[in-house]
Amino acid sequence: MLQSKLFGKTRKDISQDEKSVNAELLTRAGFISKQMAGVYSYLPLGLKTYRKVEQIIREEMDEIGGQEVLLPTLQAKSLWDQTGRWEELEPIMYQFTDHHGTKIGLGATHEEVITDIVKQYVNSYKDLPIYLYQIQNKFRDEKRAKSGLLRGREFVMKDLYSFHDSEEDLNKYYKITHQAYLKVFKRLGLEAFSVEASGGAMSKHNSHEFMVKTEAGEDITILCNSCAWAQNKEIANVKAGDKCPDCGKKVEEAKTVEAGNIFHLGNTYSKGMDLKFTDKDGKQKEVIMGSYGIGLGRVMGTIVEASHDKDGIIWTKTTTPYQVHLLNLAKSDKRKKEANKFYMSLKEADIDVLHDDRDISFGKKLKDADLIGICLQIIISDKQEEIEFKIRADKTTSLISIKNVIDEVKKYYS
RNA sequence: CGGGGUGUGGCGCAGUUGGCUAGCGCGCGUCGUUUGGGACGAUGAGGCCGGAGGUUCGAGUCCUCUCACCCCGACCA
Repeated sequence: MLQSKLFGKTRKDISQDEKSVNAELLTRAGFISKQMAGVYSYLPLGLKTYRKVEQIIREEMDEIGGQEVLLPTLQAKSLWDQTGRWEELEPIMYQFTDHHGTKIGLGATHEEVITDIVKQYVNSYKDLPIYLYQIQNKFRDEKRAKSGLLRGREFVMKDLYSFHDSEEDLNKYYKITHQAYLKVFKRLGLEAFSVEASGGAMSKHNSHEFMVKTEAGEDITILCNSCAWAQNKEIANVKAGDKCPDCGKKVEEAKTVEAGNIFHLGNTYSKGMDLKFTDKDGKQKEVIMGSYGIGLGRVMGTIVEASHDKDGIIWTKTTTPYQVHLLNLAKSDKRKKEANKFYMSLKEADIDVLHDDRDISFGKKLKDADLIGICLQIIISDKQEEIEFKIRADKTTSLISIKNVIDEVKKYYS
């Protein structure tokens, strides 16, 4: 991609109203644009990163047997009345009446819709288990949208729902998703850990949240640094300085962002919506459910919160919008031609590269590159025959010959 | 939803006790000189001051209402 053609510009300034680090950097770097409080557009650069996050999550969901679906956003009140949640979610759900006089809500979550569908296809224990997921917008009329991408009113979420013939089977799958979630966050380059949590309004059963430590976090986690024990402060019986229930060492408090969660739903929804199956013994039983969510925008925002410096964003290897940011400083026609040829050869080698071919000062190119945060910066100039191979994270630079670049890039990302 | 704050060219801001033609920086156009950490000079375009109403000879400045955004808190599948 030629940067001269890239839609969106970097900015030096942003309103002092914007206090959130992720919103400031992502806006200044041209990844997102705010439409209204808690509602953002993704610009070309932002969508590149978003797609990478999405693909990692999709692959891991497929890996544990998930099948992707796409559920509607418009949902009738009558559906929600089956579980009584139309009233329960009224404070947070966008609800309105259409021209036919039908009461409609924008999907704040999709348990009712998915359960209604599954009901149409499940009769026997032979039809179970079922794992369905989608990656789709959710709408929540948050009392206070804040922290940029961390708490929006319209946001994309991956939600997986599992349907089982027994608690035991759910427990088994719950553990599998738990592992899959850890893998997702690891692949994204986030240091996430799971904590025990209350199910909140979603579920009265146990659940886990996947937390990332950052000052921008809204949650407080009590955790043990000696072992893996951690609980959300909301449900913790111990406080900072107390002994860890598992290993006896002192526990501490940390601010965290909840990047994902998994819930035991049990029979809450199957009971309300009469989702039953015939078991081996010929008896009708309620389907046992679980649900598992990850907020994609929140993940992007969290990466920025967890990985940036005074100059800008530092993307992780798997979420960098482009693999290489080629900074073309050549002035002589000969060198310019070489730079273009070099750009083409990178593309031919299947390396995703953003080529800063703009006719602007070098200082601005470097500032922009640091702000945008692509993992590798490759600088080509008249100064020397070699190119500079620069790692954004620590700004270490090495001179290497052009013919070795492709190998070095592939090595870096392998 | 309670408390606090802010709305002025594309972006960031200034504008005193109301006063004349609404300023500055960035960005943008043109010309020239530049080119290794957001270059410089010249020149030019662009705003009716969030919106509505009111007070006044006169309102960006005062009053009322309203919309929006940000921060703290409460809330948070």
